[in-house]
Amino acid sequence: MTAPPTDGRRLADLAALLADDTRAAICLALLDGRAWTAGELARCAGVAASTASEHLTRLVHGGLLVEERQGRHRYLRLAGPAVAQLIEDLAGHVPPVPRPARSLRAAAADAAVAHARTCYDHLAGRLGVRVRDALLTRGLLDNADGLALTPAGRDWLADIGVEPLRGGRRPLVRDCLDWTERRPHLAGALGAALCRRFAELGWTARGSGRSIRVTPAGVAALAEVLGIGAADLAPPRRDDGGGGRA
Amino acid sequence: MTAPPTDGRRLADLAALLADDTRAAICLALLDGRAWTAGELARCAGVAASTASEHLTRLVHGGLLVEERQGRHRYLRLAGPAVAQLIEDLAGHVPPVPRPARSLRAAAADAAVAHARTCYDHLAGRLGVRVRDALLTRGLLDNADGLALTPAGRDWLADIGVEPLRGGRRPLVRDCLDWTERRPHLAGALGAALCRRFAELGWTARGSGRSIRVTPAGVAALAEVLGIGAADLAPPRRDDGGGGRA
DNA sequence: GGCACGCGTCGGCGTCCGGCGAACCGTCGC
DNA sequence: GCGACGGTTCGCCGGACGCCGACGCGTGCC
Repeated sequence: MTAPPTDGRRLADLAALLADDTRAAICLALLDGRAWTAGELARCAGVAASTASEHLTRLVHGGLLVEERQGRHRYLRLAGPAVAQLIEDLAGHVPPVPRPARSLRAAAADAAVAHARTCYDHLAGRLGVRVRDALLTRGLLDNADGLALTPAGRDWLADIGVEPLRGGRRPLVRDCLDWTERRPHLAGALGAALCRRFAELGWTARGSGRSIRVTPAGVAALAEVLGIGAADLAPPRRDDGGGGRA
Repeated sequence: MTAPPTDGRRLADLAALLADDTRAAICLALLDGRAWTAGELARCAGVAASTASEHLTRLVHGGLLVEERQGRHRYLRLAGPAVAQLIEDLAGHVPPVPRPARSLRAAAADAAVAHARTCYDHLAGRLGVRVRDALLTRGLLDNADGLALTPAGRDWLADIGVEPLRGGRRPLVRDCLDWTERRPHLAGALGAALCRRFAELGWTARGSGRSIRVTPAGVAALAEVLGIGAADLAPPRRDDGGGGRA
């Protein structure tokens, strides 16, 4: 029956977009906020290019992804922060199950990713969690009545050069359950602004895959302005050269 | 391949629970926060009892629903506020499409539901949106740096007899996109507390289906303490007697 | 111009999954 | 005890869907 599209049908259609292993893997990969080519996503998901192509058109038509064509490449990224938030939320609700051991290479890549990464447009991993903790303990954020920026926090932001934020529909501060730390890190407009500013200041730099590095300058700076110990920021043994697939 | 359950696989499994028309309809029905019997849900979703039974066990095993058996009945409800929030979020992300006209009976029921209802444990519909608006314009909530309760708001809550709230993991105040009004209403721990308190005070009463009524006392009280006009609270023409199915 | 490459389309295949009715089980009411 | 009733299990069917390989098209490089 194609009669009137009922509410359940619409919800099911949306969920169905994420209810496939391949599409889910694609969306998780795109959570780093960057644009990937169709071929990269196909290899990342471990399927043939033709298969991925069909999935990608479905995701674009469903409004989760947007595409940008350049020459013979088709770049894809999440349609916006709202979509990223949706996927993060969904991923945060998966039942907590111990993560099984992996191969050596994969473990090394995992370590880099667990250490610090971006989650769409904000900081995640151990770094993201530590930053949120530091903001709370220093009274720059307050969690009594829901997460909120304090006046001291506003001053602190001005100190490090973050432009005053005034949100549209996007909440300014928002917890995002971190899937490696199993604790919240900082999302929302503020999370995005901090992530951007840290990179501008040279405190963080892109690593391989979706991991990022804290630069030496960043270690010093984060210790100074947030009191985050260098031990918490030391990168994993090595930076994992390779292509960060799977 | 049943190798190590990858991240994408886990996310896909969760999404698959909601990626079916019937299961989605069931979850939406349960968004009213009450416990339904298996038979009721089957009729509501328009499938055979046997079909619904299988869906329900899947949803329970997946952690979205919890069951409570009483005699020959099997009562089901959402597993908790986190699940309700997840479904609300998902429902809020469905692309905005004009709702088609429906039958007369259905339209009447829709009107009652659009007027005022509960969304899991908080107020929704026109009433829920008006309450949120009123709290904002009276300075009891502040939306400058994300939604937050103001000191004045805390006093106001004490006035109407809401116990001071202090959240665990649940955010105190949170926007929840209303799918009839297409505007946010108030969710989170505060939304739930207000919904409960309004009912305790006799300002609201259960209507049919998931709709609720604003009592005459409620109309007067809401005008007094929140300045919400009676016109905004007048119930639709009649209260729709029937069983509120489909 | 020729070739490699990235991507899209198409047809076919296998699998999964949702639907139902029938039969069965336990509970409740008389 | 008996029948009515709610719920569950089982077997079966049909459709949907994910996957691939092959082919065709356009782009970019040499």
